[in-house]
Amino acid sequence: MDVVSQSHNFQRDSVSKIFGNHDYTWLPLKQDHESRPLWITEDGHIILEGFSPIAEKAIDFLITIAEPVSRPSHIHEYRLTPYSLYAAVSVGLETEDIIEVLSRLSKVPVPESILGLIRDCTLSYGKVKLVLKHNRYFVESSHPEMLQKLLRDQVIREARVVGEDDANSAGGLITGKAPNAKDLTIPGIKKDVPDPNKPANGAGTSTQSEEEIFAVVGLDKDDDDIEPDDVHSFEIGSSSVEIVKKRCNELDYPMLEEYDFRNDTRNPNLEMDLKPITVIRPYQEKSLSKMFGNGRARSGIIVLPCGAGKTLVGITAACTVKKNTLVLCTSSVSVLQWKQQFLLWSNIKPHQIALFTADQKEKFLGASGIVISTYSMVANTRNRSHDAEKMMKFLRSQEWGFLLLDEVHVVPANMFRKVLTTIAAHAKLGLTATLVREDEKIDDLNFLIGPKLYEANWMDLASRGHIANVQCAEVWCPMTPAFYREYLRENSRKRALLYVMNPNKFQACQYLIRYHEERGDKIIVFSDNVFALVAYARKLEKPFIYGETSQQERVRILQNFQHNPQINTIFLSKVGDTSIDLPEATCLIQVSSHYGSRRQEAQRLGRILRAKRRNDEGFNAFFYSLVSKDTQEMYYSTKRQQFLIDQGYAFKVITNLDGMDQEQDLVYSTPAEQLSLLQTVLLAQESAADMNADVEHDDYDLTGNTVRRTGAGGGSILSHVGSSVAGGSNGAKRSVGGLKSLSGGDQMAYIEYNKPVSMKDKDKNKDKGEHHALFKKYYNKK
DNA sequence: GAAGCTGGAA
DNA sequence: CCCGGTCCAGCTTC
Repeated sequence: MDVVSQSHNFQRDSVSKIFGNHDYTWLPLKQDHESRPLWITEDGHIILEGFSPIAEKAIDFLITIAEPVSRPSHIHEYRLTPYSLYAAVSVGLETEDIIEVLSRLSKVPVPESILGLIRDCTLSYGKVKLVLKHNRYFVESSHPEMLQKLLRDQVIREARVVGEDDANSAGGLITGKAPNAKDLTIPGIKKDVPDPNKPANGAGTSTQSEEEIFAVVGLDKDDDDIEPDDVHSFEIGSSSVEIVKKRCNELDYPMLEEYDFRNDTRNPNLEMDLKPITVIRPYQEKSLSKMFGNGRARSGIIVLPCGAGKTLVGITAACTVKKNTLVLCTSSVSVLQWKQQFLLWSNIKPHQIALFTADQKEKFLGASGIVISTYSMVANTRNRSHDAEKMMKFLRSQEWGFLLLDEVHVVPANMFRKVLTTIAAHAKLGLTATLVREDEKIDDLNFLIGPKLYEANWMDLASRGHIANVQCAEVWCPMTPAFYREYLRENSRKRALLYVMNPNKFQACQYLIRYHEERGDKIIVFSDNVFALVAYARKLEKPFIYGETSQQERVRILQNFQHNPQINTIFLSKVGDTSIDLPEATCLIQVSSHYGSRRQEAQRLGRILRAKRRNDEGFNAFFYSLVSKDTQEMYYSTKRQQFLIDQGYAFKVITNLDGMDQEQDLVYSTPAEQLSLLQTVLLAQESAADMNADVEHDDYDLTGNTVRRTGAGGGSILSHVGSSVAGGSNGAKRSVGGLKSLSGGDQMAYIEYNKPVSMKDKDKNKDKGEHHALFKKYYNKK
């Protein structure tokens, strides 16, 4: 691993803030603090030494009880919150376990305030459960006094349904036995394979003292030996479930939702299992064990990076529950993919899977099956077609064993959250790669669905080879003087276009494409701005896909990209963010992305996480963000990167692409061409048709994209530009410096850190790529 | 299969 | 502080 990349994370709001603003030197260190990997502050921040020999196990523990804030290479930051403790309890940890392990791991005594927080939260959280039995909802707890307390609340009391069988039972509550996990098997997990988190005796690097420290973190492991607790419950009306859940949250007694699917005889079983050859990975198993740890299906959310097999986790969960399952996706493309994946990994028969979209409104044959649909289909409040209405009746009448929510970060949206009240489901599992939104609604998922059951660390999966190693870079492209002058003058809308169309960025993009095509990479270029997308793609003679591109056209371009060795670069608008099943790529260049969406940035990076390792050292995928210097783009770019930085990715700032100034045939290299481009940009978007006005009047079309061009369109723009230039009214005669001359390169130390390796089958005629480091040094961003 | 609409994201 | 202005998706209707 590269030393440079480790030491220069931009820490921004993360670790640095803790150390920067506070003095914790007064905290009394324990005698043997060196062998203990973490600090705890009195406001709930936990700092972990990532290089500690027992860091890996400490991380397992920390992600269970705390919220990961930032996880760069050496120092990780976590935070204890009521929600995180709630989640910890929900996967089976108990108050004293948490305090015990925390105390052992900490270099300093756990502050009283933290002990108080842990006790407060864990005592009430997770002790009350919402259980759906025989189509009736029960509030259940092994602590009858808690139920009595809840019943003193008027809202909850009014929601209660009192049946005949309650009258005789003690305290008006129903009493039964809790199930345990004894005979539950999660498919895909080989029973005789030892749990990788608890190495066999003598094997591995673990020492006796480590085993001691983690002895109590066995989660549900020992539940088998314990007599099941008595549980008490009262019934609430199904129409009041939402109100009661909300009320319990406000009272600080949030209800866990669990599904005792093995004792559900009312709903027919769905015979399906993973195929024998399907084996799931350790982290997938770990996330599933959090869900099924006590023998029931807990509702909650599992967070795994793209390319890490979220779908298989969902399918395995469905195969464990073995009940009617409803899968909801964001697009019809993913609906088809989910069906494919079900058929690929499990032995379910095609006729047991029904699709419900605008195009297909099927029902499954037989008593049980799987329905796959979209959020907008189920959440739709407007007119429905006849078939859709019939299908919705069916969906509403069903008691669903399992509701699988793909891309669950969309669920808090006003319309989409309605699916949770429309569909009666015993267990809900949300899957996402990026549990962030730019609004404040993400916390709603805690009561809409349930706690976060598991979150994988991207860097960790990368180092184990499950996802690609990605090298991230932010390339600073200075604005040409002419562009910058217009930038300062124009309104914000035009500004965005100016910094995207900046000739220096254009050239950097062209250069990077050339460089990586020579390496044998498959490259995706993202541009949110459609005008720029079309302009770039045409100028650089690459195929492009955006909203208006038809489905067939998309498939054709993507297949060419995947299989045709001549097509190694495609341009995508934000269609590529969610709705396209992208083939594997190894290099990603972001040209325009001017809003500060952390999720989009992470989602895009996810597009290259499937890249295969091609050599033993170095990186196997590249992610570039091209940013015009001294523009608003810099601000957005910083914001966007925060999610990935918190995952431990290090963005290097490159102000000079080495070798670019010697590169021949770069576009827009003469002042005249740049001026012409500037004029085109300034005239753009005055009408919708201009989008198709070709910057260079270039008819080249690699993909057969049908270009809407109304005869005069492109030409008229160009002639206008021409006349304007001839008139010289703008006085834009300044010569434009290259990337290097404007880059402020004299402030930088140059470091060669990555020697590129050509993987191209045919010999390259130029060997420049072999001998020049691509990256130059970045400098401190303070 | 295009148009009209609504909704999501930021 | 909220709200854009834009792109994209879905569904329905014609």
